[in-house]
Amino acid sequence: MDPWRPPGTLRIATWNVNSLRARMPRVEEFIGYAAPDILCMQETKVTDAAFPALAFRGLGYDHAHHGGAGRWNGVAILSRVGLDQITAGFDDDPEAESRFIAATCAGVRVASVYVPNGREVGTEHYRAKLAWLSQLRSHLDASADPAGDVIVCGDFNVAPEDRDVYDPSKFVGATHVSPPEREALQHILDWGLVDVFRRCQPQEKLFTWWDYRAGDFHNHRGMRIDLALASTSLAARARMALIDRNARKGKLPSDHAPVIVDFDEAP
DNA sequence: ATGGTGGCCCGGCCA
Repeated sequence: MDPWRPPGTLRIATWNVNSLRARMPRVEEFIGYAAPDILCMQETKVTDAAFPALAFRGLGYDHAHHGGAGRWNGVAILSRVGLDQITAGFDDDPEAESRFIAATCAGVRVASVYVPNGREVGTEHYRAKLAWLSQLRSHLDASADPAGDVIVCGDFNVAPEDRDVYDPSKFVGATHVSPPEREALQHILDWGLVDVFRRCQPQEKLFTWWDYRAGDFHNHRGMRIDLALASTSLAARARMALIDRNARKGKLPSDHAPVIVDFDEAP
């Protein structure tokens, strides 16, 4: 028995894979050693037709995928503990650039989200990012119950606090850390969600994303922008959370590392 | 230092 994974564990992971086509060997490798029950992925960059459903089925996973045009974005949920009631996109904006998908797995309402990159503070893209975060909160209000087991996983493109960036002085006036972005994230948390990684790991400078350029990974210049936000009932059952930094190393890595959270199954 | 790398897919765009 894996001592890190006793019976009664529900393991949920989230990973911005930055192209499923380019990353499939690393994703299969990750599933092999991490064995998540549920894996949320972002930036699949494939159409629904090109989604490698058979390969995942062979590994024991059902899937829900929102791929849109395929070239950009794309979000997915893999599950080996059931997958029902799939909703793709927001009701008032079903396309929304293929950035939201939700399904119910093992009694947990699971969402995989890819928040738009704001590029620079004050730009049209920045305003679209804030608007999207507001839409996410409205969608939760309309579609889910914070008293139930809910988890919203994905690439939020927001570092919640200064301890989530390698050097706060380098981020003054920058996107990912601006007060309006952090307030928009807080408004989502206020719906009734807890940053589960932070519930388990208080240390500073634990990152999930590092720029490919300038040796940022090896120089520890990163940010924690990939989050797992769980409702209070689910967060109370969190046993362990980690960032799989090894997945950022080696051959053809994504620029993001997976986040893994283990929960005690519902009683 | 406005660079650097890597994904899309072949000329820039996006991160």
